[in-house]
Amino acid sequence: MLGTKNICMDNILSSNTNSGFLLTRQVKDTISGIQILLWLKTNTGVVKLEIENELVVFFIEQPFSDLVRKVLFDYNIHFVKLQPLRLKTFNQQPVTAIYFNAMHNFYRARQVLKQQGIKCYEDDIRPEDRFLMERHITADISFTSNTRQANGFSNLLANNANTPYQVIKQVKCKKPVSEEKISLSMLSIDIECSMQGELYSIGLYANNDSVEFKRVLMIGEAEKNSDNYIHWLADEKALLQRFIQDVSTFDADVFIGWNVINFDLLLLQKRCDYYQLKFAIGRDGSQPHWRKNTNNAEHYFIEIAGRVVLDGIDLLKTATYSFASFSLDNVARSLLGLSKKVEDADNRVKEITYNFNHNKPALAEYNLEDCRLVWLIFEKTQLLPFAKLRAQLTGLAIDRVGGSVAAFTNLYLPKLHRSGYIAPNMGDGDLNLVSPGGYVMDSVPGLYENVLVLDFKSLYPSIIRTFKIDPMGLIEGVKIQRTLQSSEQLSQALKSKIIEGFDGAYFSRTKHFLPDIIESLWLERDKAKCQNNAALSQAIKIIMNSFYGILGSTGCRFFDPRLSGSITKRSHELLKTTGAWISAEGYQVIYGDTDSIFVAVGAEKSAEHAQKIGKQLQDYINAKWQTELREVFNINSQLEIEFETHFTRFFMPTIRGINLVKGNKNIGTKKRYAGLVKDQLVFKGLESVRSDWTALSKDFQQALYKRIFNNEPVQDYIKDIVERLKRGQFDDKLIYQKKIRRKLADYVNTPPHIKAAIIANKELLRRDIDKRYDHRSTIQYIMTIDGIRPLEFNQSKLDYDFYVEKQLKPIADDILPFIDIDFDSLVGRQMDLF
DNA sequence: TAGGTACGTAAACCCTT
DNA sequence: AGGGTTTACGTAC
Repeated sequence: MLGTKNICMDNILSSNTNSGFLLTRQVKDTISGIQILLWLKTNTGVVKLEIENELVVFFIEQPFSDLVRKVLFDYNIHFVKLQPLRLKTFNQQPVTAIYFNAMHNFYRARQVLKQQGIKCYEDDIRPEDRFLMERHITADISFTSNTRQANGFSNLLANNANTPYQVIKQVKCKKPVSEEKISLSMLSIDIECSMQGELYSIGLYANNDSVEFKRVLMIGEAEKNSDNYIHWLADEKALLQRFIQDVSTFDADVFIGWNVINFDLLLLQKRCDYYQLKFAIGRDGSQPHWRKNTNNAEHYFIEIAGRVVLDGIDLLKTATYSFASFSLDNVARSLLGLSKKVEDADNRVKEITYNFNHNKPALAEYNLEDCRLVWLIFEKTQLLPFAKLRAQLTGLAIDRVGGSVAAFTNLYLPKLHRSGYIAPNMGDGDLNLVSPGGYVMDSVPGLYENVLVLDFKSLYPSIIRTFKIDPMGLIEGVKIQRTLQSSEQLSQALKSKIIEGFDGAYFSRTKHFLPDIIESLWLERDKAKCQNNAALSQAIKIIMNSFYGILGSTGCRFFDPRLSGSITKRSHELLKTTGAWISAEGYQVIYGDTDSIFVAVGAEKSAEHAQKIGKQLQDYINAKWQTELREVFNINSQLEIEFETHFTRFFMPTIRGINLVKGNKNIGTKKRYAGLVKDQLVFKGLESVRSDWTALSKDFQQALYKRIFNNEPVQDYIKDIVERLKRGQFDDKLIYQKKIRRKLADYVNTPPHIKAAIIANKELLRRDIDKRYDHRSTIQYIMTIDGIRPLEFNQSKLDYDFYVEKQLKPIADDILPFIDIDFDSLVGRQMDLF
């Protein structure tokens, strides 16, 4: 016994458990089978886990087993085994698993069986993802190596001299019990090049742990007295070689930049190819692997062994930031308030080339500043912690763009398997049913004082939790309902096991996962809120909300309109009923959208009184839903309405084109309103927040509303604005800006911005400038006395009457009738009579 | 390398005269 | 010329 114990002790001593943060994952076919490669960052360095002899699997319905065996034999596709399982499909069919030891066989089998009309299940799950998800591993990995070989850094590979990492082959992975805080280092990269894509310089910037790193690699002869962050290189080839060397030395975990994958790194790859250089930026000295986006041939994904690339633009979009333009200039200005001088793109390229030829230190400074701006944006918006948390919560690769469906799959699939089901396929849901979106109430237009807004917090997630909305819960619930229907006597015991949804949906009270997944996210979010961590709280909110969205998306294997419908249709009831309760309390409900209710509590109320009412209503409604849902469904309400906003002044316009008629009930707008909160103007939906209206109209709207909310006269202001406009004082504020969302050829109509684009393209062609306005670009245009013109090429005079009519009058006409002023008579405009 | 629906507005388009 | 309908964009939630 003692001896055995000693051996055990020895094993424990020689085994080595550590934990790390997953950087990259990869799968490879090798002679000996499928290999999964996981690159981790640990607190003691970088580790590469090599997991050998993995199998890849998909499932078929058991009755097809013999046929499948025959087909695979006929096509000479090798598989390891066919294994009947106790798992079932959502249609209660038992399944058989087919295992392969090579990816290419898996792919071929999948394709051949599909051709034969044999349905395969979960055949889109990659083995590395399945390996992680079935272990409930997301981003943090605890790994145990049982071989002495792995101890210490005895097996350092020094392919690039400065990038040591540890390779572990015999390794067990699991989800860590407690997460270790592992910090990742970043390096900001930006290149400058000619219009033809020849490199001038490469900027590198980092400030990890308050250690600032500044470097610009510049082609050219060393200049005297230039800053010592500039490193001079003889030519482009030397520049690339030096870049590869510096990247390897710096050994960052994460590269960041602005469109860094599809511009900077792609160009660097091309230049390396041109010089037949190995673009060895992987941690093992390997080249990146480029994958084409199947939907967009110009868009690439990059895989670098052991390193992650995070693009600022993608990441901000994922974090639901929105900007009129995602140019680095504009985003830096909006987020950081740094007013970098703005130039249009053409001048910028010209200036870069000019500086490269005449003023290299200036180019270097510019280059470095862009790197630094990206860094500052990442810091300001906490993009790295955001990306890390998203990976930790969802199991998505840290650099994954989008992926809501995949996030859900990662969390849901392993739980589903353990409950005896395999997942349905995409397209299994009922396409004939449609589920609605949120409910938007008709609004009561008018100028108000004291409007309170009560909001249901995370309404859809809270409905999921309360009413136990869940894909498997639906299957189990409907199963019980069928039993109930077929049984003669009413079984109260069975009936109490389900909660009724909509469109014939019933949900099991006990067998479900999504409500619990949401709950744990909810708790994480509360924790983030407590720590005042807005970025993380936001990240969790996005994930929670996306879990409703995907249930209503045909791109999701769990799509079922009964799921999404049972959420949204319930939300309609909740909002309407809540509105009725508030009305019954004697307050006027003037509007509501999806999860909010706007209540006018009376102009005579003091601010304190109004807020007291808000709080009272909040508590009243929360308590009433508790009682109501307990009585009707015997469930615990997780709904939470919150008195969130007190508008001291509020304006709800009528819809346009319908004149305000006194004494008549006018139709109010939806999704367009404005108000005053703590003396701050708030605009929703109105021109002030629309990127396709001119600066003039926005300034005008804000100034006008402010005056009206403060009971100040507006006549002189309006007349003054119109006159100054006509005198040419606002010429720089008359620019329209709009995105060209389609390919030019795809337009059925020719809207103004497309007219401008066509004129501009013609002019660009004439001048032999290599640029084109087409889909996804933005065009700026103006209205002149000769019609629409692109801002870029205009010689005509501005049409001031047009701007009065189309940019000032509509805004004035929204609100002036409510204070008995008529815009046309005020500014002395005569309607053209003919 | 697949989250959703609801809505308002302007201008173009189409049809009738 | 006038009115109804469609297209296109951007936004709220």
